[in-house]
Amino acid sequence: MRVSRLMLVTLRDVPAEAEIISHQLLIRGGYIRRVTSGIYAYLPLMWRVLSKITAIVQKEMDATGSLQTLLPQLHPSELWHRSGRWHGYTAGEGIMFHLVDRQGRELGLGPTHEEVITNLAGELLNSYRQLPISLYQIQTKFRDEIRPRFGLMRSREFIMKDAYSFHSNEQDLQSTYNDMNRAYKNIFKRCGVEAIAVDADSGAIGGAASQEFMVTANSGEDLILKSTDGKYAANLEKAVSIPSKSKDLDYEDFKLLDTPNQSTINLLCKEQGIKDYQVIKVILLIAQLENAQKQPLLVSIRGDQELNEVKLSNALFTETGQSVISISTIKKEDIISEGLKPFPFGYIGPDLSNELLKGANSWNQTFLRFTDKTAASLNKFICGSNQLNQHRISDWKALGGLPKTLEIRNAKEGDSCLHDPNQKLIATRGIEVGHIFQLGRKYSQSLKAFFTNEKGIQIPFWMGCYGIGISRLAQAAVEQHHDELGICWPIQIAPFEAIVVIANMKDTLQKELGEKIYSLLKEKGVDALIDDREERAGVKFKDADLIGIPWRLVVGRDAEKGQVELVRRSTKEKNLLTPETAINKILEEI
RNA sequence: CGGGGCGUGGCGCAGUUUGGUAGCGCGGGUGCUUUGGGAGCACUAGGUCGCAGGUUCGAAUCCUGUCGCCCCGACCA
Repeated sequence: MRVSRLMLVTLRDVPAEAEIISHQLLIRGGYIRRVTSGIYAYLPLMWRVLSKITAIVQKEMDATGSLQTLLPQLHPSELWHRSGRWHGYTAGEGIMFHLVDRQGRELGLGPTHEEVITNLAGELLNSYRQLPISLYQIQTKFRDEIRPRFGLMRSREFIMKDAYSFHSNEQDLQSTYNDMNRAYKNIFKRCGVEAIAVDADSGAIGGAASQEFMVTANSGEDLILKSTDGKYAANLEKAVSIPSKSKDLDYEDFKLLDTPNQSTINLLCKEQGIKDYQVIKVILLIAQLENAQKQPLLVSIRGDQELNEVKLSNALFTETGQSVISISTIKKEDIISEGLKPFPFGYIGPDLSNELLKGANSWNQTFLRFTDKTAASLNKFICGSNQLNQHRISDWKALGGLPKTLEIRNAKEGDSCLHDPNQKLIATRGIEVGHIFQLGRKYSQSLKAFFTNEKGIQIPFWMGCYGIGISRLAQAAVEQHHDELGICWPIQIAPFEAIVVIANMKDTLQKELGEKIYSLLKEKGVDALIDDREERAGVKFKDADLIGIPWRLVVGRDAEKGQVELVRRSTKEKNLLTPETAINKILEEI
């Protein structure tokens, strides 16, 4: 391909819309253009990158025996009603774009394809003899993200590889899950990105295994905790640890303490000369449940710990059998709008009376009470007295016993690991580029996708699902591979492997030699680009660096001595070589 | 949705406080010079100042409404 014919439009200034480096470089390098919020055009260079990633993904998926398909993007609402997800995905902050067609039929634009594929499997797979089956597709997905951002990192229209597997039993599902795990590791390695697998939350479905693949990058939206020995890594949502030690309070007696203006843990500890891990912090939240109930929650946790809302929400599902639509902390305004008397915020204890909820406009009138293990294991502690300006020294017995005890705190950096207490957790940030999941039978049950097993009984499939964000992965690669001059694509996914730069187009010798080298490279199967523009050399160098082609062959002033300059983009290493040697060097390296 | 910010030639911005009829840099076009790290000079094209009302002799600037975009939080590949 010739740069003069490539519709290459590079930008010198950083576009105002882009915040993170990968987003900036992709726009500046002429890879993408924003069409509207969260929706991007993939320009020709980008399409080549995406195609290369796609090819790698296809090879690895095919190798696992998965079959490529292409499913519709418009889904009938009926299927989503059957799985019970229509409401959750369209109402309120639901992420599914949906519409009504001219016949009045309701349709949704697919954010994911469990419904469609499970329904198909139910129609096509009737016997255990046909199983296992794994299907995948690479296609545009639509999600009306609450807040699209960072270019392709979180867009409303994006390219995703999604795969679904169907099994006659759980062991078989686990075996395919493990195959996928391996395939994913191969995929990221072959794409030249460093990705780590972390334990992830498996949501309200409960129980099933789930792993996320994270490209490590400071701009990542996810916080990952990993052990120093590399044996454990998990998303913050899921991460577990041994909490730091506490120490019992020295005070002898249970008593009330006057603590005016000590409504925060910090102030209280400072004034009372105690440590935050000797205090019980009480957090009030309101949970919106699937059945439209609004359930007040009272959570007790040790003062130095943070509540993990994902863990809480899972606990709530187990407790109520209802999936949780949202959880938010209770604020003074909420109390007022519920028509309740003021709560003693800053001085609330685990035994706060349900009386306070009496007459609430829309809330349930009893608190669901949970205690984190860290709080439950304190023998003597300070907590709020449920009256303003007073705390008290107490134990659980004095409070009328322990509420339900669970693990609902965030693990944090510096905590000891469960698998080896000598190992500490360290925090890094990551971009989630892949997620594999043992779904179990949730969808096959709700959509009545059954097969007949060896015993002649109709049972629902065991299912797994496996996603990779193709367009996100492309940008994540840039986030991981760039320098001050521009992108440094891993060669496996670079839009071109080599670029021939003719320094001076008016010099016939250079021009002819450049063209010759370009032809030779193509003959040898190298994905080559030639910069044949009537531009000054400096401009061409800047552009080549910006768009990040791994190898650059400069045909310039040394052409008359029969030499060209070979530059490796990633290291800026330069060598003057004969054209033949330079071409051979490139062939060796790719 | 809550909080913050911004809409002015293709891109990045100034001008808005204090109303007087639009400017800078980059980019585009033409010509000459230059030619290995985003060249120089000259000429040139390109804007109903997001949109709609209003105030005023006069609005990019003041008022009202509306649309769009970006950042922080809840969501996820």
